[in-house]
Amino acid sequence: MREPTRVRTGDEPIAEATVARLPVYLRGLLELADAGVETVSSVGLAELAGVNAANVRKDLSYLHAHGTRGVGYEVSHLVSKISFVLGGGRPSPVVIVGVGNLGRALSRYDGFVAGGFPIAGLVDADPAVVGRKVAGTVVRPVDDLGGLVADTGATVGIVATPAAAAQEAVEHLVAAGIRSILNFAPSVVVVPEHVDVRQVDLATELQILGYHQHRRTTGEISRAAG
Amino acid sequence: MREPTRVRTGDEPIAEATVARLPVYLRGLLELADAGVETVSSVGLAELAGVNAANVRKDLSYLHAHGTRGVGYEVSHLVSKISFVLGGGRPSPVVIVGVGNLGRALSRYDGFVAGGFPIAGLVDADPAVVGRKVAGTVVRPVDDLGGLVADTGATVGIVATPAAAAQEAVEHLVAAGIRSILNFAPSVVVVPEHVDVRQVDLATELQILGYHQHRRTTGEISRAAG
DNA sequence: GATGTCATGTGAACGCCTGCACAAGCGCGT
DNA sequence: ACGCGCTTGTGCAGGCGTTCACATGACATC
Repeated sequence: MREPTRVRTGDEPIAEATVARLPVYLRGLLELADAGVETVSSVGLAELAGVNAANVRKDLSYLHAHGTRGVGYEVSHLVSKISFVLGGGRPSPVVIVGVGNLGRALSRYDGFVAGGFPIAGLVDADPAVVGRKVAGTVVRPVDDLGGLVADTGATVGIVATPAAAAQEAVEHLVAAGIRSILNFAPSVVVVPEHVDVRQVDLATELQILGYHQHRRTTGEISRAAG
Repeated sequence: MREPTRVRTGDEPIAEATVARLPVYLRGLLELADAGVETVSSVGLAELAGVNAANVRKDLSYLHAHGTRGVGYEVSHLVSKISFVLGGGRPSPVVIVGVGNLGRALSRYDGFVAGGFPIAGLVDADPAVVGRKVAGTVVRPVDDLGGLVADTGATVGIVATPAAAAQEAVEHLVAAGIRSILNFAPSVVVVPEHVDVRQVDLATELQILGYHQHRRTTGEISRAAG
């Protein structure tokens, strides 16, 4: 029951689980390309990405990234297909809100530019920080966000503030026109429908690890007792 | 119709999706407790966590954290139940491998201690960094990992090295007896069966955001054209 | 040109997760 | 003592994701 007039651009939505694997494939493929490898099988790519080979094939079929039976997939072809799906090939400038420990570390992270996410600017609410230079960029006040986004064409916002300030930071980003947000603050933020937020939460990850660890050790105890 | 010889310790495995939500519930519950709130309904907790209320109830039923019909759940009871499931109540000391930008930022992160994850030590492979003091802790060589883990009882390892060094770092951690690893390096690492690795990858997250952004904008274009 | 080998592409089954909808149960007010 | 309103606990159905297994098809060798 979709719309009858199906567009021929790669418009069909790709399963979320597949999207989450594409960057991993891309990383592996770029390594292969660097090493001069020209074709790769689904099994080879699966090993690089740490997933099942059938899964790789199904994922790639969603991209219409066809391979050659008996041979495999052409590395360069996969690279361009995946790169296109993950952002259209254009770089996506990033603004970082919050220049504390984490914000500074992120602003110095080399992988940004290499990955197509150049840093468009840094912003902080603390007047004591504004004006200081971090990683070659001058920190600007939060009020400049709108202008910053307009000038640089930034499309992604990173929230690296304390939890208490995260919601406000997000609202500033949204007001400035940002619709893709990566939130490092340990805080659930609410956003309008058209805005996409991904949560990266250190404490949560550690606690999930803690659950498994706890389960392993109590399992061992009850095994020894039983 | 349960199995006849079920142990009375909370030994039944909890669904992975549920485990991933528990830390979020816990955060909200601690806020409520701080505010002096004593009971909370599934609807209230659902709003705090940004999930569906029925989902909350089902999650809590897995923990045997029963509420009172017509009233809700007792906040302090939920806090202790969830805390126990996520690590047994004991703190889990953390060792950090790799004291670059990210490693330094992590070692200064306050949330560690507060969340029950005190920093047991810092380790780096670079002799130029070893011996320097970071966030009040002296950086030690990788060879000290075994002793460090034995002395401090560390149970969690954090890999904050460049991608190329991640696999080696993980192997050192495993050799030192660590079985829970959080990997910040953009690299797929292989580990023995009994070791648990969680991946936190900035570039991947940004690329996933990029996909949705790209989809939104091309969707708009095709809508305008069609 | 035939044949064997190899890897893709996909149908189908299974399990996990989510959310609805409703019965069961508790407490309070009268 | 009784009924009303509120909230929990859960059966069920739908959807998503993963994996197996196999048919399909390409390439190379003889």
